Amino acid sequence: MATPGTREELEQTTHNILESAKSHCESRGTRLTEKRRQVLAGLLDSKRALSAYELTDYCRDELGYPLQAMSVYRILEFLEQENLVHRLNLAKKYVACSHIVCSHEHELPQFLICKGCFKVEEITIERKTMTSLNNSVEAVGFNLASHQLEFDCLCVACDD
Amino acid sequence: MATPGTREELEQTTHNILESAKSHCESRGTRLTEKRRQVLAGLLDSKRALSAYELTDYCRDELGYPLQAMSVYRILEFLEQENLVHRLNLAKKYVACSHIVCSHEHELPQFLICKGCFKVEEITIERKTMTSLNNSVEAVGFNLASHQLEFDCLCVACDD
DNA sequence: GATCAGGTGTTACGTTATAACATTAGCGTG
DNA sequence: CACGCTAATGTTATAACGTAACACCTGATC
Repeated sequence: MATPGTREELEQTTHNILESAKSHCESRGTRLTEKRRQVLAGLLDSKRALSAYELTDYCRDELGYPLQAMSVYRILEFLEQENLVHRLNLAKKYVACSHIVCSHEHELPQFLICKGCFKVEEITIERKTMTSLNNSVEAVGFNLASHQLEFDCLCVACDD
Repeated sequence: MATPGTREELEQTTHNILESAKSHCESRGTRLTEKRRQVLAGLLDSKRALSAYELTDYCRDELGYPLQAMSVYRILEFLEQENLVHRLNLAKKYVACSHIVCSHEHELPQFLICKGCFKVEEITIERKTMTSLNNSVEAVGFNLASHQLEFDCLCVACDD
């Protein structure tokens, strides 16, 4: 057996996250079927955002059976409803929630999406920054449709 | 002749904006051809964001001649280079810059896009808000790829 | 009027996403 | 177990957004 890492690292293995996801669904009366589990595993393993079609490729190449785009979209929709996956509108890709193992007791996340490699960071911006932004938006008669903002970024590795 | 409005309203007529756009191009050694002018006019008249394909419909229905999607995309690309049009990635639509008549001497705009009717407001958020956001982003090793942020919103009319 | 660049036309294709309907799997009830 | 219901998945077609590649035309310059 490989040398175990810190307690935190252990808890973040794909297997453990999938177990958390499974009990999360059971507690809500929904089912994390095998295919749903595999799509989620694909996102967890890739460690970056993937498009629905990239996930069909993943199933074909890594799991050895085909899962058509239509099915992937439906599964992603389910996983999003369960808060296990986030849809990134700017990148048109999907990413596993980084808080599956810890019961989703969090502030609303903001997403930093690297345009180069589609690595995604979830950050929480300061409350007063969010308030200030909200004020600017409401001042012109608009309301933010979502507080899960997305920002096009470049990570250090991709930023020449 | 219709009753003139305030000086500000007069200056914002589509015709005047198009004249400003034309001299803007001339001063840069580029040409605001008739088709480019008409695409820009379509965006100005609609007063909301339009997709490239909606602009081909506009040309067919309002101007009485076809302009294929490929041409529209090329024209939009040109207009964006000239800072006459902004491409909104979140909405996958395009909107006329609201500062054509005033020489583009501005802070970087942020875009509020109504998901219901695609009305767009350009706002400038406080400098310190932007700074704070930047700090949060850089703290995790990312950099904002653009400071022209886009926010999915609902305007008062569309927000039940 | 020859040449050259910029602008536009045309066709084809790639990517993202959803609609509509058929089929299968799981599960409770009589 | 058979039945019937609902959730899940399969299948096909198509819509919407976007770009590549190449042909042609037009207007300016020499």
